[in-house]
Parts: sequence; C-alpha cells; structure tokens
Amino acid sequence: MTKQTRELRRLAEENFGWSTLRADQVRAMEQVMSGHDVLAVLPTGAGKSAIYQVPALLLEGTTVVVSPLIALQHDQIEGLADTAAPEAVALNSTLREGERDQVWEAVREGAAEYLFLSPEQLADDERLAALAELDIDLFVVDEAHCVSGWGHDFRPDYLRLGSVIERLGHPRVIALTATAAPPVRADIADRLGLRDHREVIASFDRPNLHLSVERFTSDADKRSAVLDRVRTWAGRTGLVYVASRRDADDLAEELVRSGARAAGYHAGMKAADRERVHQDFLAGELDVVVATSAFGMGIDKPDVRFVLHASVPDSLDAYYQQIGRAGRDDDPAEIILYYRPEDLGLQRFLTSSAPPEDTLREVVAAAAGGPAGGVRPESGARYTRAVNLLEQAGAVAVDDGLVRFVTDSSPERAVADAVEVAESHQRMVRSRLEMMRGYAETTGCRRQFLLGYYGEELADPCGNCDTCDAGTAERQVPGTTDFARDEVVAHQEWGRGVVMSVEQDRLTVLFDQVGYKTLSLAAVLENDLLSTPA
DNA sequence: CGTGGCCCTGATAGCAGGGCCACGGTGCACTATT
Repeated sequence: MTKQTRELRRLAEENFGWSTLRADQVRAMEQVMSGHDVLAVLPTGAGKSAIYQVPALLLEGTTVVVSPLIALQHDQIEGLADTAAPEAVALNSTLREGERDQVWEAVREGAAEYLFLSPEQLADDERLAALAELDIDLFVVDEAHCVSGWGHDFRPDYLRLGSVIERLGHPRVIALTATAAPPVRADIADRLGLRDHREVIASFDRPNLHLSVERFTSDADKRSAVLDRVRTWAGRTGLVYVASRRDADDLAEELVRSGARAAGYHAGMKAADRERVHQDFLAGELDVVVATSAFGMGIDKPDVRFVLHASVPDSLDAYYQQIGRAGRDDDPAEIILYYRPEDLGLQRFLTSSAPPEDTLREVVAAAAGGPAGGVRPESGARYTRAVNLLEQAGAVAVDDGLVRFVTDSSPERAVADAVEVAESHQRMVRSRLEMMRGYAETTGCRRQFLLGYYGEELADPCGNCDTCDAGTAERQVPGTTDFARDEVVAHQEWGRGVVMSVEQDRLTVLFDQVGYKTLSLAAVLENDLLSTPA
C-alpha cells in the first residue's frame, strides 16, 4: 500500500468513520490524486460520494459538486454535516439574498470545503466569473448520466459544463454515476471534455434480481395483472413504475381501496406531498409507491422486494436504473416488465423533439450579424439548446458566454448542419427505445441481453430469469467466428459501428451515427453487409 | 404513436360506428401574487 493510499484510508476513517474502503473506491481516489480526471460507474450504495469527499480533504482548494436535484444537494449536505469533514454549502434558487451572501462568504473564506450547485447556476456568467476567482481544485459531476440523458434537450445547461470546467482552469474532474452504457460513458467524457481520464467501472450484474417480462394484448388485462400481482404480495415493499401521472394516481388509488399501504408519486404533486411519500416509503410506513420516472434518484432503501413496470420506460438505461432500486440488501427480488408493444408509442412521443429551427435561425442571425467578439445569447433552455447544437455542428464557438459565428458556411448551411446534429441525436434516442423492445421481446437470457447492453459479457445464461426458467435461453453459441464483441465494423449505409453482442442468430451493433441496430446474422453473411476494417 | 372522451349520424328498441380532438415525463430558475 502506498503512502498516499494509507493517507486516504486514514482520512476516510477519521473524518467519516469508514474503517474499510472498497477496491473500486480506492482505485478511483488514487487516480484522482495522481491528477487524472475520473469517470466512475459504481452501483448505488457502493460509496460513490467517498470518491470525492475523501480526496477533497487532501487538496487545498474548494470542491464544486454539480448535482441535478436540490433535494439531493440537501441530502448530501446533511450527510456531510454528520461527519467530522469540513462544512458543505449549496447555492440555489431556494436561498434568500442574505443567505446567498453568507454562502459566498463561507466559500471565499475557505470555511466551506464543498459547494453544491445545479448546472443552471453555472450558466450565469457573473457567478461563473466569481467562481473562477476562487481556488477550485476538484470539480465533481454527480449523477453524471444526466449529462447525456437530460442535457441534449431537457436541461441543456448540462452540456455546457465542459466550458464551465475550462473556464475554471480545468481542475480535476470526477464524473459519478450508477448507470452508463458504453455510448453514454463516451458522451459524458466527450461533453465534459475529460482529459486523459481513467474509468472505474463496476460490474452491472445483480444476480439476486429475478428478471421477467409478461406480454399483453389488452391494456385492461395488463393493468389488472399488475394490480393482482401487487395484491398477492401484500405487505411486501416494492415500486410500480408507470408512464403517466394519471396512471400513478389511479393505480395507487385502486391499491389503497383494496387495503394496500400504497401511494402515488409524480412531479405534478405538491412538494409537501411528494416529500411525505418519500419519507413514509423510506420509513417503512408505505409498502408500495406507484410512480412516474420522477421517483428514484436519492432513494437508497435496502429491502425493496419488487420493481414492476406497468409500462416500458424510454430506454434500457432508465430501466436498469429503476430496477436497480430493488434488492440492495442482496436478498432475492422480483423484477417484472408488463409489456405491450403499443406502449413504446408513448415513449416515442415523449422522447421526440422537433429540431428548434426558428431558435437556431435567431441565434445564427444574431451571431453572424453581431460584433466580431461575439454576442450574448438570450437566456433560457431554448437558446442554450440551440447554441449547443450550433456549437456541435462547428458553426459557432462560445467563449466567456459570448457566441461567435466561426464557420465559412452560410447561415442557412449552419442551421441545416445543426438540424442534422439534432436529428442524429434523435436517431440515437430512437435506437435506444428499440433496444428496450429488444429486451422485452428476446427469447434469449434477459440478463445476458441486459449486461450485453452495458458492454459486459455473461458467458452462460443466468438461470434466474423467465427465459432461463422456460428453457428458451439455451447456451449462447457464438454463431460464427466472423464477428466478436467490441469489434469495429463498417456498414455501407450506417457507417462505423462497434459490435455490442453476438447471439445465436443475430448481432447488435452500435453505430456512431444511427445508434443501436440489431442485424440478422444470416442476412449479414449472405449479403456481406458488414466489413471489418483492418 | 396510441388512447379515451365527445359529438354526430344513422337507424330504429336501446346504441353501433366513425371522425375529431386533446393528452401524455423528467427540474432548474425566476416572477408575481397572496
């Protein structure tokens, strides 16, 4: 053990009371201390926060932590307050002016070691300039999958964190998440501008989760199957994920009517009601929460015995994250997807977003017609998204919040290029949804499919999923030696791709431009669809 | 993309069928009113 590792262990014990650290945690901390940027993908409960909390004590300056939810910021700050570690503070819209000043003062004086912020806080140029004046030597992006999942449309300030990091002189960066498939990892590293970074990736396998899918034709049948299942498990702790707020309310109400200790949860509820459901679930006063995707981040309850999906989520990334809330105590848990292909339609709608052509034109006109030093774009998610697309298309550059038109192309061309970037992203989103379909409809081992999606190989069928139970998931014979996992291939129309998995009769390839595609092995071989560049 | 509710029509015992429309998720920050 090196001197530094001993020092990290000592600080962990003295300040946080952690007498042991996991190998993954230590590895990530050591990389940070050697000056590397780090992307750590570790399951919830594996102590992700320690990866920045401990090294922060060895580094002189302030640690900035970007966190997506104000509630999560509070949880983290409370957690730190219970330790011997230095003070943690947050800057967000809930603070009054006086409180805001106090936070700044604490940070400036060095009284606060950890500063929690939302990505939107960092969009304000004055605030960013003030931060740049400070000595910030560690920049942490918590729940980093949000960069990829939310940044492109929903919360575009996530995609600007790369420039924020540059503006702060590129302190060491740690990106933390519990779930990230290979393309998501690449997106995070790319968008944050990680430099010579190291990845610490834990296994995604959760062998205690029994995986299954039940297929339905009628929506009413599916719905009663979900309700019946929960009723037969009366008293067990679990989650039911639904696609709409109305379903959350309705299903919860039906369960309550049949005597279950259940409640709905979605973003349309009053903050106090949401908080109460959250707390009651953690305290064991509620058995079942019927929720939209709003429920989950920050929930670390060990004894969740089932997670049911009354409707498909928009990707396997979301699905894995949601089912991962079950069985954290390593005891068996049931994971069931109640599947109707029609339900994919709702997700297709929810994840579709028309390229913002009007806004793109507005921003291009302002930048191309403005002063050479650049123009300050209007604030708001709509404009930020347009700037992001134009920047990615190489049409504009952004420095200190000023947008400059930097291409030789015409303004019309710039808009068209940005639209193409948006459409390319849209194709990726669509292909993710198709992978969700693939999981639901596979006759192979569910776990092999799921782990394959995360770039992890499981040699034999798992023996703990419905297809294994039914015997349809026979041992996967590599159909041919023509293609191997991780191999780079090229397709005439879809361009470069990487083989994600090889099954008996088909293979799944992740293409850079069009996302995931599942190809029939026979068709590939017969028509010579894929070449393997040397 | 798919569903549920509404209205209209036509045809005629209690409503079937078609067309149209609205709706559907995640959170930050900021503002105006009570």
